[in-house]
Amino acid sequence: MTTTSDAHSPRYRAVLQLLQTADTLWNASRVFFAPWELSPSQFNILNLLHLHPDGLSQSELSRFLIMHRSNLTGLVDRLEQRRLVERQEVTGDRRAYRVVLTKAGDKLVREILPDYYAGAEQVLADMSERRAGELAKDLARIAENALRTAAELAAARKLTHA
Amino acid sequence: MTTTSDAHSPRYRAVLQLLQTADTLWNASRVFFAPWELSPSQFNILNLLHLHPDGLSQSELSRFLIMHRSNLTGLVDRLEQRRLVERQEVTGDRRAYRVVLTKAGDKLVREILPDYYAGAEQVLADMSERRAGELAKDLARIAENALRTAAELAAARKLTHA
DNA sequence: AATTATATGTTGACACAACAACAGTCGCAG
DNA sequence: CTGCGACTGTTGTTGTGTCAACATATAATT
Repeated sequence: MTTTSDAHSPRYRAVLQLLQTADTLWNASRVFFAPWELSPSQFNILNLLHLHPDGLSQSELSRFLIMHRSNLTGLVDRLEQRRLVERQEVTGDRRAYRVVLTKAGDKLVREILPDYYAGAEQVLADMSERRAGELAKDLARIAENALRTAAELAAARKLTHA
Repeated sequence: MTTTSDAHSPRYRAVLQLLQTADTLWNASRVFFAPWELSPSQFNILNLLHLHPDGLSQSELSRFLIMHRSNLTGLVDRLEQRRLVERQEVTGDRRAYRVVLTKAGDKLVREILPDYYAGAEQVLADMSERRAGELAKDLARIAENALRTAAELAAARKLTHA
């Protein structure tokens, strides 16, 4: 994270800057959501459910949000306590729930979303749409590389350790 | 976070992708550090102390790492228990400590660093140094914008709320 | 049909992060 | 030198995240 100003290769610097920028962005979003007493993670869930009116299972949510299943339990618990979200039973599968937005939850999301998009745009305002597209593509490739590298690492370790 | 594939403006997509990529990168680094039983945060502290052989106060650490003072207590505690780090008293100021790497800590960092740099390079391997530099600059500008936007937001709210 | 394998959500243990409130220390204006 | 303000590290609370282990339920094999 180290406020990036060391004598290092451009690529290393870029990785640090990437982590640092994302952190700043995340904290800015925390400030943004504060008036509604939502954490960024909570909003992400609401936003995701808004795009899936039929609801999602907690496992699906965990895959979308790239976090462990177990984490969803508490997250959904808290949203359910505030009546922003509901757990509906799934006919035909007694293991899973369907997590769905309540009326209040839907209203809240629709109230926040315009400002949210506007905020996101504003942060990239001084960048052309074209360049933003390229940036997104570069970032996606970096994520792929990171995933692959981590997987290779884990595999190599399993071998030498077995 | 939403695995980015929605119909949205390039700028919005780029912001989501940025957060998602950083998350993936962070998790990859967690895998990377696992053999040494270090969390990314713990490594960041060791790495920072490696660059400052005279040590840093916990407040300085919190500023470098952009996190709250209070979190450093536990983080340094755990590193100290493992004898990777030491709290030295500061002559002339009985409030502050100087957090310093122990011999073992220094050895550990020097053992990890080469692989760490290599890993960072590898993730950006398919990108020219030039492009990596541009990427870093773009990201830095985005971070600035995010900081400014959040500050403006907070200020505006203080006004309307007072 | 019985066994085995997979999938789902929960729990408990731990680490990490934000924040407020606190105690002790330092510096300085008066 | 007193008293006020600022700074340092700690504590406690809450929320978020990881992981392993579990119970239940569904799917696949044989």
